[in-house]
Amino acid sequence: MSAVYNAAEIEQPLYHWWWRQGYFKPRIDPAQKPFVISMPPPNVTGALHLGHAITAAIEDALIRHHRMTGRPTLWVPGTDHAGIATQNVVERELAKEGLTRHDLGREKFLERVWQWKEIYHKRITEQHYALGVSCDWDRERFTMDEGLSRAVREAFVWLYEEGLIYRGAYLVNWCPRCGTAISDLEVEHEEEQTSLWYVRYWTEDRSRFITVATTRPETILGDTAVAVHPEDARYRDMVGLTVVLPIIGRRIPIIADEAVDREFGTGAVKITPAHDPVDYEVGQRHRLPAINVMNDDMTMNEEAGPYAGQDRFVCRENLVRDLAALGDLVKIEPHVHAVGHCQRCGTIVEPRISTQWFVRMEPLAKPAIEAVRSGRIRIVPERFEKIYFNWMENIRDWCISRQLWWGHRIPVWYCEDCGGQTCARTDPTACAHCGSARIHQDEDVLDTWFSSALWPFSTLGWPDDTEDLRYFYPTTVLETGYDILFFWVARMIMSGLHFTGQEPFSVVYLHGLIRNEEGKKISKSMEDAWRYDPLFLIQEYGQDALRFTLLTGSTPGNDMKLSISRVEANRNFCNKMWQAARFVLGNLGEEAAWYTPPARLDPTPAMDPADRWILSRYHRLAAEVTRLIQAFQLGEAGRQLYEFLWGEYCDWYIEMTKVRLREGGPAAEEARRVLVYVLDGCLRLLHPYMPFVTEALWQYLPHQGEALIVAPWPQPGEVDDEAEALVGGLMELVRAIRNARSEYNVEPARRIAAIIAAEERTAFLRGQRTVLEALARIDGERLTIVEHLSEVPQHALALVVSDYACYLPLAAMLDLERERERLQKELADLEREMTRAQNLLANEGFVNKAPAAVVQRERDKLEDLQTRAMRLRERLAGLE
RNA sequence: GGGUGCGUGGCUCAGUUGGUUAGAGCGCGCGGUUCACAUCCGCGAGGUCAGAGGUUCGAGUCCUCUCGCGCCCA
Repeated sequence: MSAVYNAAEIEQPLYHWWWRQGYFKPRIDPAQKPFVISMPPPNVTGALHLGHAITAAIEDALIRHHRMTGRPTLWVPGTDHAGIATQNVVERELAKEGLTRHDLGREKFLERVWQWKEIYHKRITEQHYALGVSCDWDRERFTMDEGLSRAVREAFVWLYEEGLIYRGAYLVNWCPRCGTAISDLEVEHEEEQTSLWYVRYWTEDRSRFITVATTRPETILGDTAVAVHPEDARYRDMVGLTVVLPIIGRRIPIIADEAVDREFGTGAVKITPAHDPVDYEVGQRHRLPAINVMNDDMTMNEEAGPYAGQDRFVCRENLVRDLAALGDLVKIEPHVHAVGHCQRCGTIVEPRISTQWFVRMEPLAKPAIEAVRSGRIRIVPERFEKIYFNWMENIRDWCISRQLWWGHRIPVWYCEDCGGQTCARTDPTACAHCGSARIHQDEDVLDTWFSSALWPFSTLGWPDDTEDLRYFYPTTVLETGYDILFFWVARMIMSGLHFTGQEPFSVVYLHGLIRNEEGKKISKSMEDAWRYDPLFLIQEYGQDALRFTLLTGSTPGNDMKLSISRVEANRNFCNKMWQAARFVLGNLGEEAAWYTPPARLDPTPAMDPADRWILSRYHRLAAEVTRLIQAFQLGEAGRQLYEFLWGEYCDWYIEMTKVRLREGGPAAEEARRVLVYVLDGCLRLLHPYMPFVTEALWQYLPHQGEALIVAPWPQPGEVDDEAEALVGGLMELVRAIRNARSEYNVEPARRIAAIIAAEERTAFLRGQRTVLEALARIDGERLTIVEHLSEVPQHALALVVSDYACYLPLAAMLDLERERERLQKELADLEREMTRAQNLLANEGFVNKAPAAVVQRERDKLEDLQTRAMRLRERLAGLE
C-alpha cells in the first residue's frame, strides 16, 4: 500500500478487474424487480465533456447503490448516430479533399461515414471507460444497429398505418447550411440588435398609402397581403383596398386579422405566408397565396425579379437601397428581435414552405401527459413537471424528415406509374396500389431523435419479445440533463406508451448544466476549455475526486459552476480516506483477518464510550445516507459522508483510539473491531460516490466477499443517545482547552495542568482521562478530576462548558485583567442567549403551539445556559 | 409577452415536511516536523441569508411585490 493516495495507480486496473469479473452484468432473477437505467447515448462522433461526466457520475452512483442492495441492476450503454452533426463532420473532412458528398454519391458517402463512425465510436467508448461507468458493455447498442433500425422501421410503419404520420407541404424551419429542414426544437432563438424598416405601399392610383414595418425587408418580394387589426380605427377604412408592392409591382389586398399587434411598428404589417409562421397562419385563414422567393441555398429565386440569384442578405441591402431611391423607405429604427439559428451550425434559419414528413403529436401527447399527472412517472425535481405539461399541452406536429444521407431512410416508396405511396416493414418490390415495379424510395432520412425516442425498449430488443425486454422493461430511472427534456424525455414517454403500452421508466431525474467558474457554458472554442476537459481533470485529480465534486456540488435541475479548487479538495478527501485506512491497517497487526467486520455491530453499555459514540454516529449516518439516496438527494448524502468521515471518524474517533491501541490488550482489540467495522461500513456507503478509492481500500482491509462493488449495502443499526451526549461533552471540553491554549499562546508541545469539576460525569471523565490528556495535551500528573470543588483555584483560567467546570492554572502567563474581559464577554454572550430563550419560553404561543420536543429542547438549553452563567459569575467574583 | 430558476461570509456552493447560536470547501490570520495523513493538524476572523411587506408562537425556508442575473417557451 503506497504511503499516499494516487488515483492513476488504482483506477484503470480496478475498472478492468470489475469488468472481467462480470460485476457489471445483472443476473436475471424473476423473484426480484430489477433496477434499470438506459444511458443517454452520446453522439458517436462527439467528444466526452463534463455533461457526460455528470451523467455518468449520477447514474453510476444510483446503479452502484442499487447493485449493493442486492437488486438485479442493469445499466444499458450505447451511442447515437447524430445525423446532422456526424454528416457535417464527415462533409467537412471531404471538403479538405476538395470533395462534396455529391461527388461520392450516396453509397460511397455512407461508407465513409461508417468508417468515421468506427474510429470515433472506439474513441468515445474508451473515454467512457475512463469515467469508470459500471454498465453492461455486452448490451451496448448503437442507434443504427440492425436491431434498432428495425425498431425504427416498425415504429414508422406503425404510425403510418394509424395515420399519425403524414407528408405534406408546410412551413418548416430550413437550415441553408445543413441543407435540411429541422424541427421547431432545433431552432435556437437569440435576441439580436437589428433594424425595423418602415416601407410605404401605395394604392394603384397612388392616392393613398399604408406604411408597414418589417424586420426582414427581403421578404417584401413574397408579400401577398398587408394586414391590420380589425378594430384599429386608423386603418378601418383602408381594409379591402389594394396596394402595389414596390419594385415588383404585385397587387395585394389590405386585410384585417386579429393576429396583428397594433403596438408593433405602424400597426400595419406585411404578410409573407411562405416565410413566416404567423403570416403562414394568416395566409391560411384568408386563403392568400404563399410565394416562396428563395432557393434551397437561400439565394433569391425567379420570384424575386431583379434580385434573383442574390443571397438573401445581399438582396436585403439592395432592396433597401432601391426602396430609399424610390422614396418609399420612410425610416429605419433600431430594433431588438429574436432571430432563429440552427442548433447545430448557428446559421440563421429560414422559415420556408417545403414538402416534409410529420408526426401528428396530439394523440401521442395525451397519454404522456396523463402518465405524469397521475404520478406513474415522477419528474425530479418536480418543477419540471410544469414545464413538461406546458410543452405537451401546446405540442405541435413534429417534422421528422431530414434532407440528409446519414440516418434511417424513410421507408416509403413512390410509384412512378400510379403515384401511390407504399410504406412497409420490409423493402417492397412493387407498388402496393397498382403492382408496378417502377417504384423508388424516399430520399430523406429521419430525425435522429426519432430513433432516440425508442431507446429504452429498442435497446432491449423491441419489437421482438425478448427475455431482456420482458424482464428489464419498463426501466426504472431515466437520468439526463434538463436541456433535452423535450427533445428526448418527452418523446420517449410518448413512444414508450404508444408502442409498448407502458411508461418506459418511472422516474425522470434531471441534472443541470456544468459551467465554468465564471458561469459560462463551456464550449470547445473557449481559451481554457482544456481545464474543463473531464479527461484532463481525471488525469490531474482522479475520477473519484471529479465524481464526488459533481455529485456533491449541485442540486438536481440546477446548473453548476465547476470549481477546480473543490475537485482538488475532494482529491484530498480521497487521500484522507487512504490515510485513515493505513492507520487502521497498521494497527491490526499480523492477525488482521481476525477483525473482519460483522454485518452489524451495535453499541452496548459494556463498550468503551468512544466506541459506543462512533457506532451510534455511524448508524445514524447509514440510515440518513440511505434515506437521502432513495429520495434522490445524492448531494446531501455525499456531504454527510464527507463530514462524518473527516470531521468525526478521523478528527476524533481515530485520535481517541490511539491511547487504547498503544496500551494494547482487550481494550485495543475492541477499538480495532470498531475501527474496522465503521470504516468498512463507510466505504460501502461511499462506494457509489468514490468507487475506486473505496474498492482499493476495502481490498486491503479485512473483509468478507470478493469485491466492494457487490458487497451488501449497510444495514440499519442502533443508536446510543447517552454515549453521544457523554462524548459530545468531552469533545466540547477538549475544544475549550485547545481554544484557551491557543489564545494564551501555550506552545503546542507543552503539557499543562488542569483541574476539572465534573459533577455527575465524574466517573465517565475519570474513565476518559488518558484520552483527555492526549487530545488536550494535559499533563497526567497534574490532572485533577473531582466531583465538586470546595474552593475555586486561584490564578487559573476558568473554562465553562456545559458539563464541566475546568481550570487551567497557567499562573505564569495569566493576565487577570484580560481574563476578566474574556469571562465578561462570554457572560454577556450567554446572557444574550438566555434572554432569547427566556422570552421564547415566556411566549404562550410558543409553549402552547410548538411541538413538545422543541419546547423541551429550549428548556434544557436555558437550564444549561443558567448553569454556565452561574459558574462564570462565581469565577468573576473570585477574580475581584 | 408567458413561465421558471437563482441572488446566503472575499470566491464556489449546501441548507427538502418552517423549529437550537445559518454550515462546508477554497481563500484569509495565528500557531504547529506528536510515530495515518503538510494531498496535513490545532485555533481564529468573516454572514442584517438581494430589498420591502405579509402569514406564523417561530421564516434563509411559505405568500405578495420590487430590483439584479440566467434559462425555457412563444
